[in-house]
Amino acid sequence: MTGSKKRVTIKDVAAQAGVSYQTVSRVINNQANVTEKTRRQVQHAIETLNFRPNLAARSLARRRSNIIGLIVPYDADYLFRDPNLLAQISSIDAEANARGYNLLLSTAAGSDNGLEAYERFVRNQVADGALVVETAAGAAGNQLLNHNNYFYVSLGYDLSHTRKYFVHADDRRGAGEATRHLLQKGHRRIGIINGPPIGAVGATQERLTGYMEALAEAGIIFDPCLMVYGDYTRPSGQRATEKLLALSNPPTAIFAFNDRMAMGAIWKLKSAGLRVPEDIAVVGFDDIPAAADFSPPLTTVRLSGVQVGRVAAQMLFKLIDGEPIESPEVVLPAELIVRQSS
Amino acid sequence: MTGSKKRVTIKDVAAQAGVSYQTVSRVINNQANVTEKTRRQVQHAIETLNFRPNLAARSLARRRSNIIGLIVPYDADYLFRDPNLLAQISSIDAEANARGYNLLLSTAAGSDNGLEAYERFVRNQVADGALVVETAAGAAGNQLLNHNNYFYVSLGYDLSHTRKYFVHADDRRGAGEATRHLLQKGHRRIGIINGPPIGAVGATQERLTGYMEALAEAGIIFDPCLMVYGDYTRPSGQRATEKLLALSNPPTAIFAFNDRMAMGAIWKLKSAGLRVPEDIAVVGFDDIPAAADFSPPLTTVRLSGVQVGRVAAQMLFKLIDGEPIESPEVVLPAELIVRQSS
DNA sequence: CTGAAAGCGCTTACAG
DNA sequence: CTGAAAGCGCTTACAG
Repeated sequence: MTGSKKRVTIKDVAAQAGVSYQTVSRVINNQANVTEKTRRQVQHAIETLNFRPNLAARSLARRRSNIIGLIVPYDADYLFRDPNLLAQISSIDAEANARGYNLLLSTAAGSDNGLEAYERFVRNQVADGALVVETAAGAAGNQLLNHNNYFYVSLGYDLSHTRKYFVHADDRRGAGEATRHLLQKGHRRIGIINGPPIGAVGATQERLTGYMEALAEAGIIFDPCLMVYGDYTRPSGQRATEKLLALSNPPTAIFAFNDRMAMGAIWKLKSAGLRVPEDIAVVGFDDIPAAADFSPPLTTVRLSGVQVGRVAAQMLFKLIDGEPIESPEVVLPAELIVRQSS
Repeated sequence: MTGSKKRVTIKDVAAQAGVSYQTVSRVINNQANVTEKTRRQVQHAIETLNFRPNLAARSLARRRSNIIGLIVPYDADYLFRDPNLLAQISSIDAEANARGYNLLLSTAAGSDNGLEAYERFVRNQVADGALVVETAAGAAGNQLLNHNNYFYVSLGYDLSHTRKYFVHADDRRGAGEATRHLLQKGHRRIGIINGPPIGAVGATQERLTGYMEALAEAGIIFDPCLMVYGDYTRPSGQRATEKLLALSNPPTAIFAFNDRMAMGAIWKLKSAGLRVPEDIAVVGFDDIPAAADFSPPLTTVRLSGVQVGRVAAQMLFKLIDGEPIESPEVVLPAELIVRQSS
C-alpha cells in the first residue's frame, strides 16, 4: 500500500457504524454472535469506507499469514523452462487460491547452490508453510526448514533423507511400462538417454530402475553401452543419439528420459536418414504439450504435474491445519501414452 | 511458521545480550549509533537463539512489507506456457530478490475475466506495490488498484487508458524491421499470421502497424487477404498457413506474430512439399529458445522479456521509494535476428 | 450479543 | 550511544 492516503482501519469502520471495533472484527471474520442488524451496519460501513483488513496486523495477531512459500532451489530462468515443474506450480497456485492463500515465490537467483532460496524464505518468517522442489543439494535447506520448525512438503523424492513429506509420480512404473511396450514390439536392444550423471535426481534414478526391472522380467541382460547421458535439452538428445548410432551394435529403439531429448533424438535419426518408428523407435518421458504435436507424435509417459502439485498442496494445508496425514509419501500414477514414434 | 515451538523475539535476544530490545532493533536494521561491542553481543545472541525478525510485525510497524505483487490476470495454466512472459517474471524475481523483496503471485484461477487476480491482491493488503501484466480487460483491475492507492507498473501497453506507468518492447519497430528484411529479399506479397482478432493486445496491434508502415515505405499497398488469424499456438499457425496457401495469389513470405505460429507455418509448408526459405520465407516474433533450434533455424524478432521485467521492476521500486521517474512509459528495443528461415 | 483489556513483535520518535 | 513510551492494526479471551 502506498502511504499517500490514510489507511482505513477497523476503528474507522467501528466509528462509522457506531459499534466497537471488536464487533467489526467479528463481522469481517464471519463469527457468530452478531445481530443481523449490527452485521448489516458494519458491512455498510466497510463498503462506504472501502475497508480491507490489514494482513500484516492480522498475521501478527493470529500468528498465521495465509501465505505459503514455494521454494525452488533453481535459477528462476531454469525453473521457467521446465514444463512439468510449471504444471506443478500452476496447480499449487490454483489450490492455494481456492483456500484464500497466496503463493510467495522463493527462487535461487544466480549461480549459487540453491540454499539461498531456503534462506530467503526462512529469513522472511512470514509463510505458514512451504512446498519445496526437492534437489540433490537440498539437504542443508531442509535442515534449515526443520530447524526453524516449518511445515513443508517436498515435490520429489527423499533425496536428502530427511524422511518428511513427499509427493512424486511413479517414475519407476512409468519407465517400466514404456520399456515393456518396446519389448512387446520386439525390441531387444533399447538405448537409454539418461539425465546428467552428476547430481542425479530421484526421478531419473527411478526411471532407470524401472527400465532395468522390465528388462530383467524379459530375461534380458542390461548392456551398459546402451546408456548415454544428456542434460534434458533437445541438442543433448541429438548428441546422445549420435553416440548410440555409432555403436558397433546400435539399438533398435531409444528411450529418452524426457521429451525434449526424445525430440532431439528423432531429429538426429531423421537427418541420418532413418525412419521413426520403422527403422528405430523412440519413446520419451513427461508428455509435454509439444509431444503430441511432434512429427511423428511422440510416445511418452505422462506424468501429471498438475496432480503432483495439487496433492502436495493439499498435504501442506493439512499439516498447517493440524489434520492427520495418512501417508507421508504419496506416489501418483504415471501413464504410458502410445503415439506414432514407437 | 508452525506454532509448535515458541517464537524467539527481539525481547529474548535483548535479555540474552543484556541490552534493551530497542538496541536489538538497531542492530538488525544496521543503524548507526551502536557500539561495536554492543553490536557484537547482540549478533552473538541472535545467532545462538537463531532469531529472525518477524515480517508481519515489521510490516505493521513500518507500514511496508518488502513484498511486491505480480498480478497476472490469466489462468496460471496459460501463464506458464508463455515463454516471453516467463522471461519477464524471471527477471522481476531476480530484481526483487536483489533488493530483499519477495514476489507474491496473484493469478486468475479458472475461467473468470481476470479481475479476480486484482481483487485477491487488493484484499490481501500486504504488498508495497505491484507489477501487472496488462490485458485488454484490465481497466477494472487498474481502477481497483488506483482506488486503493497502490503503486503499480504495467507490463504492456496502455490498453485501459489509465495513463500510469508502462513498459514494453518496441513491437512496432521490430515488426517494421522484419518486414523491411523480407522486402529487401525481394518479397512483395508478405502474408501475416496475426494473433486472435478479438481482445487484441497492444503488442499485436503495434506489430501490424509496423508491418504496414514498412509496406507503405516501399510503396506497397496492403492486401487484406494476406492477413489471417491464429491464436498463438503452433497448430493455429498450420491452419493459418493452409489458408494462405489456398489464396489464388499466395504470398512468397510469411510473417507470423509469434514463433510458435511461425513453426506451425513451417511444418505446414514442409508437408506441402515447399522448401523454406527457397520457396517461401518465414519470419517469427519473440525469439523463444526453441527458435534457434528449429529446422531451419527461425528468423525472428528478439524481444527482451528479461529487460522488460527488469526495467518494470526498477520503476516500481523507484515509485515505492519515492524517487522520481523520468518517463512513465519505457520502450525497449526489439532486435531482428536473421537466421535460415528467410 | 457486545464492549474493554491485553497482546502479537516490531519500529519510531523522544529523552537522557 | 542506549533506554522508556507509544503505536502499527488486528485478534483473542474475558466480562457483562
